[in-house]
Amino acid sequence: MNADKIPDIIIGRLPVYLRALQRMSDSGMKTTSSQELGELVGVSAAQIRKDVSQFGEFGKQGTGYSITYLLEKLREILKVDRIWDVALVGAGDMGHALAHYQGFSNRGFKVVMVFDNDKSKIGQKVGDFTIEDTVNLVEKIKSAGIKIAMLTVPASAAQGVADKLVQAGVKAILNYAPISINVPQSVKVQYIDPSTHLQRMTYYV
Amino acid sequence: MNADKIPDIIIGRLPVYLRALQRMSDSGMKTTSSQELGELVGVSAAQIRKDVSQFGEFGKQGTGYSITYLLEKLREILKVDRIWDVALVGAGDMGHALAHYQGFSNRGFKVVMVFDNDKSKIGQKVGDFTIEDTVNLVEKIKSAGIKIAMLTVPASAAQGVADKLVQAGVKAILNYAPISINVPQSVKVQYIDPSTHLQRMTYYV
DNA sequence: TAGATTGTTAATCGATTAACAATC
DNA sequence: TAGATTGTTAATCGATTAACAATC
Repeated sequence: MNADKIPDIIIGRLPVYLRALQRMSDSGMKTTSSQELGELVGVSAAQIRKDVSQFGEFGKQGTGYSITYLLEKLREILKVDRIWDVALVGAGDMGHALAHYQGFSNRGFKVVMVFDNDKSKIGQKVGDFTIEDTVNLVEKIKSAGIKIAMLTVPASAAQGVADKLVQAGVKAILNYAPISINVPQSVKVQYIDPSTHLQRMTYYV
Repeated sequence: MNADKIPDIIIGRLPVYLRALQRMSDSGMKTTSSQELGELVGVSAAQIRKDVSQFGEFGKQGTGYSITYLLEKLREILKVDRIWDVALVGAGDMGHALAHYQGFSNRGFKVVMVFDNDKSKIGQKVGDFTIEDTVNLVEKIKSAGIKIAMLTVPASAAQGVADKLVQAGVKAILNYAPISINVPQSVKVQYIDPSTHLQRMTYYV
């Protein structure tokens, strides 16, 4: 156990472990080892043990880890032992796909608001949501206490919207716009840009 | 200049530099410095210089980097000084969004085929593409010489499709399915899973 | 008990930063 | 020329791996 600051790189791997454990659990497995989990997610057994042991002693010598118990602990650590409301800004193709996405609910998230600044889209339905005007974004997000947002607007609009999200009290932004955004240190950003991801592989092809 | 093996972590940052330089160029800028580029993308000036200098001496003391020249060099290094044909497997919401995505063409990629195994989807149109049967995937991809694929199928189908892609000669897979896949070392995989990305941030909120 | 596997330490390996001579 | 900024070296910092005592 270690109360010091946990490196980002370790936090980054935990969701991958969590996802694999969820699948193991769904398939009826009860226990696993660092060896087995490591092979499944592509990291060394030593690293699995080191990462997990930052937060406590969750395994048993000789038998490994109880999948249910480790799942519970990882969910607590990552704070996804609850459902986070998420705001979606940008109702284009990607926004629609995310609004319809079925993979959030059992992973700790729920889209609850969709915004766009296009007058022709405002008032339209996306799945269960009515598209709201970005003009009201700060007020709506603030009063709903939403801390997480996904950004699917064009690159040219991204920084402006990000500034509003910060102003509204959002602390985590999943940015699909193909541009780096500047936010205060207290706000986390993750980037998803398919072209960038593809360009990380072409070098090796 | 250094002919040794370049670390993955450096290759991973180059597309981000490339993207920022493209924007600088679009806005009419002619030169930049490691300082300026670093602030824009959120890394130290020293790191920008170190990363870029792995591949040659692209800057000039006193004046910095010519944006056009550095763009050209980075595109060469990453092999995106050309257009790569990309196959898309899985014609759900995410597949549709990617098939319509406008952000590939000026970044080195072009979707040219869409596959699904759902009989009710096969033959339907997605943008300019007719959805083809996954049964023909190996043959079609192999004969077209396609080396890059995007995977937007359910987690349960992902490993099976990945195996077929490998068999077809694909060397780079952008995996949107929420599961780790196993492929030979010679095949690169990048993961995009919105829930995983969100879970990397909740710890800090 | 014997076998298996953890948690942890120490050693190794790799990445980042600071600093500065070179030079545009 | 004087000022600015690169490319690179050495120092620092951090992450990964190997190994093994502890113990289920």
